[in-house]
Formats: sequence, structure tokens, C-alpha cells
Amino acid sequence: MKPFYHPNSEQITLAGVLYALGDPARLEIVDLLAKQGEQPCSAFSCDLAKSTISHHFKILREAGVIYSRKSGTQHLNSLRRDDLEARFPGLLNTVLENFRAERQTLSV
Amino acid sequence: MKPFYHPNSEQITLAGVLYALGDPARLEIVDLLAKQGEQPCSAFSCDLAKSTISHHFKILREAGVIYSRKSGTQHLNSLRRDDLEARFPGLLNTVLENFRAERQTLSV
DNA sequence: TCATTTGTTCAAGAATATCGAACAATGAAA
DNA sequence: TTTCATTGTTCGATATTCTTGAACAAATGA
Repeated sequence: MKPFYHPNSEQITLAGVLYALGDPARLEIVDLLAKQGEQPCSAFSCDLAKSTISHHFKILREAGVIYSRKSGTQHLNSLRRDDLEARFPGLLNTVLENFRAERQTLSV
Repeated sequence: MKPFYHPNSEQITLAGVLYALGDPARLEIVDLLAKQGEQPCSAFSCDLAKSTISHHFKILREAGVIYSRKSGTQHLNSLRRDDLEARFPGLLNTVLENFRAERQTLSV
């Protein structure tokens, strides 16, 4: 398998991050990592095919939102909080807060 | 021509807004409207085909980011600041601040 | 009426998304 | 060591979306 590509923090673009966050499944993934810390892909459960989930992780990784490393048969993913905060201060927290608030209103 | 579709504020989704903002041209459009207020499509100049620009305005409109109205031969577009602020507090401002900061670093 | 301006719609090709199936890598079990 | 299971990626096919130029529609003005 090819090694993962991760942009360095200067290569992260706002449009790229917003695009990566602009999908319901990917927002769920980011929220999960924000709450639970480093997680394997399998920690994210939904009704999508696993190849699709793998694709979503790749989009997040290549946009600079998450960092992925191998550990046994798993790939552990973590949010690049510090890099994102340094590059786009306040952005991730604002998105996460609004995501959680939106989910609250939906589940009522 | 069909009338414009505009979602009402409850129909606006976070993923939809982030997706709409996740494109360099659309970020430029939003920044322009934020700075200059209501503007026709033609106020946004770039190297894209006009059909493409029309498409970008449609994406922003249907995501609930902008409001479009007809005025003579023009279509005047404005940011739905209040609706966005009510639905996703702080989001638009954070995006715009980071967009401007990113553009600063690029143009130096 | 005719031309101009503004922007949308259409059709085609390019790019991206989703899925199931096949594959690769690791670790566990026999 | 040789299976077997687990985890996730890659591949091929289909479907949706993006981009473009050309054609079209609506309003304005000469």
C-alpha cells in the first residue's frame, strides 16, 4: 500500500478544509475524532460501503483535517487540531459547535 | 425562466453551507458580497465561463448562503447574513476572517 | 423593431462519488 | 508454517456533478 499523503500545515487551504467538512458523513467523522480522540476507521459506523468510508477518510486526510497512521491492521486517525487552529483560528471549533447544535435540533 | 429556489432558514444545513463555501470562486463571491453588499453576478470577475459563474451562484443560493432577486436584466445577490447567523452563529464571520487572512498570506 | 446586456439553460466531455468485489497487510489460530 | 479473520485500500463500473461554449430568455434602450 502507498504511504499516506498528508499536507503540511502551510499547504492546507480554507476551501479544501471547508470542502472536506461539507459532507454529513465527514462531519460525523470529525465530530467523533474530536470527542473520542484517535480512532480507527471502523469506529465510524454508518450505512455507507466501507470503500466509501475509506474515500471519506482520504478526503479529510488530504485536506489536512486528519492525520492517519498505521497500527497493526488498523489505521488510527486523529484530528489535526493544532495545525488547523494555527492556520484557521476558531474555524474547527465553530464548525463543531454548530454541528452539535444542528444535530440537537434534528433529534428533538 | 424558472423562479429562484431559496431554502427557508430552517432548511439550511451545515454540510450544505460548508460545501457551498468549499470552493475558491464561491468564497470570493461571498467575500465580495460581504464587503460590497448586494451585487449582480457581473460584479464578480474571474477567468471562469459565465455559465460556470451562474452555476456557482446557484449553489450558493440553494445552500441558503445568498439571496437573489431580479432587477431589470440583472440578478442582484446578497448574503443571507441574518439567517446564517441565526442558524449557525459565528460561522460566516469565522470563515470570512480566515479567508481574508489566508489571502493576505498568499499575496505577500 | 432591433440590438445590447445580463444571466440561465442545454448538451457534451471531464472529474468526482458510490458501490461491490478483489486485493494487501497484519495478527491470531491451528 | 499454514490457514483464517480483521482492517482498510484499490479497482472497475455506474451515477452524479462540474465546466464549458452555444443557444436561449427577459428586460432595456436606441
